[in-house]
Amino acid sequence: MQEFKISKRQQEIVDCAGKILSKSGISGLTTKNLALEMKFSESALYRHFKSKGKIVEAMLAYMEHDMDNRLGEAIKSKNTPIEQFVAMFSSQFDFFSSHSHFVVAAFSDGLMEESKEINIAIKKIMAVKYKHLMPIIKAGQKQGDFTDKVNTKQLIHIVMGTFRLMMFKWRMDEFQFNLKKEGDKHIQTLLTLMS
Amino acid sequence: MQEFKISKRQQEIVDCAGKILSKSGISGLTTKNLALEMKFSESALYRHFKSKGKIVEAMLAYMEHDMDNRLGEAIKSKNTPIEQFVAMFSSQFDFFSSHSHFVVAAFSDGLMEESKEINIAIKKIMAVKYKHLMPIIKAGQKQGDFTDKVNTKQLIHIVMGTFRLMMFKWRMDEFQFNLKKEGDKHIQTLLTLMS
DNA sequence: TAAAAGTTAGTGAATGTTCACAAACTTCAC
DNA sequence: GTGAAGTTTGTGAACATTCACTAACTTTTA
Repeated sequence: MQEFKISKRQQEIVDCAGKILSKSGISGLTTKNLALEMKFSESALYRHFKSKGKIVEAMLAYMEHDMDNRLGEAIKSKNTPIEQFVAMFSSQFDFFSSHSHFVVAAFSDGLMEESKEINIAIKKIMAVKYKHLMPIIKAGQKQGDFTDKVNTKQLIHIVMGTFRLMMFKWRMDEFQFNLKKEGDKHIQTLLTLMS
Repeated sequence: MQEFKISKRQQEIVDCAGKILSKSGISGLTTKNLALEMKFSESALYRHFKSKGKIVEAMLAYMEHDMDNRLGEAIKSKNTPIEQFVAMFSSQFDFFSSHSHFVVAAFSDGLMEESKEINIAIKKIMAVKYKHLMPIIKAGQKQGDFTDKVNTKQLIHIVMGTFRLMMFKWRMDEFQFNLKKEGDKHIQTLLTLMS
């Protein structure tokens, strides 16, 4: 587990970056806009971060850390694989509903092209999700809640693909529709198919 | 059906743009690089297209047109919904295997941010796929090949989400793994789940 | 009073685009 | 046929704008 000794001011900057990200996308996330949103000059940014990339990295690192803890907690409180499955995605929907900018950050390929470090950070986030999902699906298959006609990896692919497409549509809709409501429908559909 | 009175030279430029796209991503697709690849000056580009955006639009329009025809043909030759379903994705995998740059063009959000027109062009491509998939799934559900426990739209969402994630992974792998081989596995998995 | 946090005013590099101009080719009038 | 006129396709040099980032100086804060 990583440490997050990020200052209050740094956190404010990261928050502003997120705000811009969800409002204007990656192309809107410039040092100029970020400084504007912070109501100070561009150069002031560099008092707190060494580069623009580091700001994005901080955001993604926070997201990874938070998601890992959050999913861990959500799963821990439930007993059956189905309950855990539902709880996991419920937690995801809650999180993204109140942090819509992370959808842009984590599911955008434009950002992945920016630097090697950012690319790795995004892959790590995907890995966290995978890490938590894998044992649930496996357990579910073992005790017959989920079908074992198809192998675990492919089941996870379908689940994650469905989730990602939801996020994509939500973003295209400019975060208008109710993510939790629509999301829960898809989760139920997935459970129906997987049983 | 749209017309495509695109000149030979324009087609060459679009091809070069695609080449760059699959090699270096969106951030690599600059007028400078494009001219370099064409082995002429940047300004020469503007003899053939009014703007850089128009080049991308031409590429996407071609893709939409081609995909529409291709999917129509692929489906027409088959009788049962299952066969049509398989044929449709088989056609997609063949196409993308030999036109990997379209994966970057059609499934990248970075490009969607560039202009309203490009955004629309990408949405049109998604709509084409939807248009062809919908009647197949519906027919399949009617005659009991696919489950009707979940509604058609959600079934399509899952199928398209699975497909998109495949494309994403293929691109992240720099088009290394055998798309057709891996793709067919996922299609079989989907068929198993949907029956 | 010294460090932290801000400002002003710049940097060079890259972007897409436009400009005046030229070589090569085709069309057409005489 | 031959020369004038027009078209196509290219060139190199600029263009304004944006980008991330920096140096030097000032203000705020503890």
